[in-house]
Amino acid sequence: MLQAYYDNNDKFLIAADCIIFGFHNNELKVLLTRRPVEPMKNEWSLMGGFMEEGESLVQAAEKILFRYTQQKNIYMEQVGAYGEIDRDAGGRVISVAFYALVQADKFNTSLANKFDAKWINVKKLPKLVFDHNKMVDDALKLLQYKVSTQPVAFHFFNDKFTLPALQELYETIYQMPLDKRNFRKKLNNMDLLDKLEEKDKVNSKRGAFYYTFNMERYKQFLDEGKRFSL
Amino acid sequence: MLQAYYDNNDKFLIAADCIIFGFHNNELKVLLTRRPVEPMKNEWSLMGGFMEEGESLVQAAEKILFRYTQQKNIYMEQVGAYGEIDRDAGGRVISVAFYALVQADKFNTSLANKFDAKWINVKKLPKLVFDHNKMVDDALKLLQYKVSTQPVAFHFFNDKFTLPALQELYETIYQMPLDKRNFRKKLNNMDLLDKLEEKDKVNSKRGAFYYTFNMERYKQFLDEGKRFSL
DNA sequence: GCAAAAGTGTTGTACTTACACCCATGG
DNA sequence: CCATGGGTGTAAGTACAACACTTTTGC
Repeated sequence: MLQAYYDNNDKFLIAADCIIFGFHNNELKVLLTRRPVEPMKNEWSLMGGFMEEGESLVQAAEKILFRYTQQKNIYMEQVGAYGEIDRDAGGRVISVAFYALVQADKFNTSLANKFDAKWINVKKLPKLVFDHNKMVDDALKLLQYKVSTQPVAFHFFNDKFTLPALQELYETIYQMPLDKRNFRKKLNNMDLLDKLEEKDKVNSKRGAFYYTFNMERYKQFLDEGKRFSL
Repeated sequence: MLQAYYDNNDKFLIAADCIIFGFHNNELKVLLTRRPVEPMKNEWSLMGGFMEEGESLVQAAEKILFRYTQQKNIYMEQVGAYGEIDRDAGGRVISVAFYALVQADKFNTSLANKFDAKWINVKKLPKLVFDHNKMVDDALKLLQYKVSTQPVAFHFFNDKFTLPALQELYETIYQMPLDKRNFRKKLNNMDLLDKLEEKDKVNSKRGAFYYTFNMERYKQFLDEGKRFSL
């Protein structure tokens, strides 16, 4: 009778779809692929895959992320579940979307070729299959809120970063220009960054100092009741 | 081959769980029930139910809401999907949580008796089954953000409301006291409420004026690029 | 020596906070 | 007439927005 209660109900395919964000050449990009199966074969699509018996939702998403990036411990957050009846032309599928922040420079191109994957500027997205455009929109809104209130944007960088690069990143996420002095003032007031001796001389002759995010200082900062804000 | 791609994958039970918020006696409450089936029978639980073939996620949630409240057109928002492997002791179930804002005074008690349902103060929740406590926490955080940036709190009222009641509502949602004059100043500046002639004389001898939310004015307000904030 | 990006402070404005007294009425 | 909750304004402090010039260095 116990089993009956559970088993007399309908079951569904569940997919995890990943909005993989990367920051490259001063642009916020999403990793897209050409859908490998019918229907909509060869149309632009997010990275996705079905969830299996033995895994949690989070594990299913991590599986997809690893398949397409070969990276582990990627920062990831759930966007939500998408369950309209006809959302997937191939059958009844409930998708749970996750966004992930990856270091686009760590990304290797042979992998990209294998999966027919491309980094595409968020502002210039093509029409994607099913409701994937809505997923990206929702993910971007969530990301905007998140980076403004928590220090997660640093996951886009390989530990160190320059202030001009950080500002460019925030500008592309917010899709608006920011005032250089005001931006730096806020960072200065929070006092969460460590300035390195080293400079990045790629983007300018003068060179910009590298910084790192100080996690211990951030924990104290939270304990003191302060709030991250950018 | 097309069908094979879809059908060779695992399928799952999907449940919709509803965090039904209501405002009653100046307290923010959640409608809870005694779980009617094993396992965990008779433990406190959110209102939930399985999703069926012919319905969308939203429709599944609306079905649950209607079953327990007999109301339609309830304001509802998705909180997220919960997919840990052992989250439900009765079997593998993926739950999608929704919160809903209902007018607790419209609620009839015979219905409550039928389903063994009770309104319980959010600050005094008992231990709920599975991960339902986490769902309520997540829903409450979302609700706090939502009512601070969008005029959704008005759904708790049956169209008209007094300013003292509105303030009490915000105080219980935020779980902090607010300054009466500052609260009213913000409302005044946004100019989105219409003052009625009528007074509520139940809560005081002098009586407090009723107000209604003016939706047309709010649309203009948005068109002018303004943002709701409380 | 000049082009190109990095770095640096001040001032006015808008918003947020803190705060205390009178009013209306039912009992 | 008094107890109870409803209603009102101002001043100080804080956060935000706007703004322009000097520095460094590779070419």
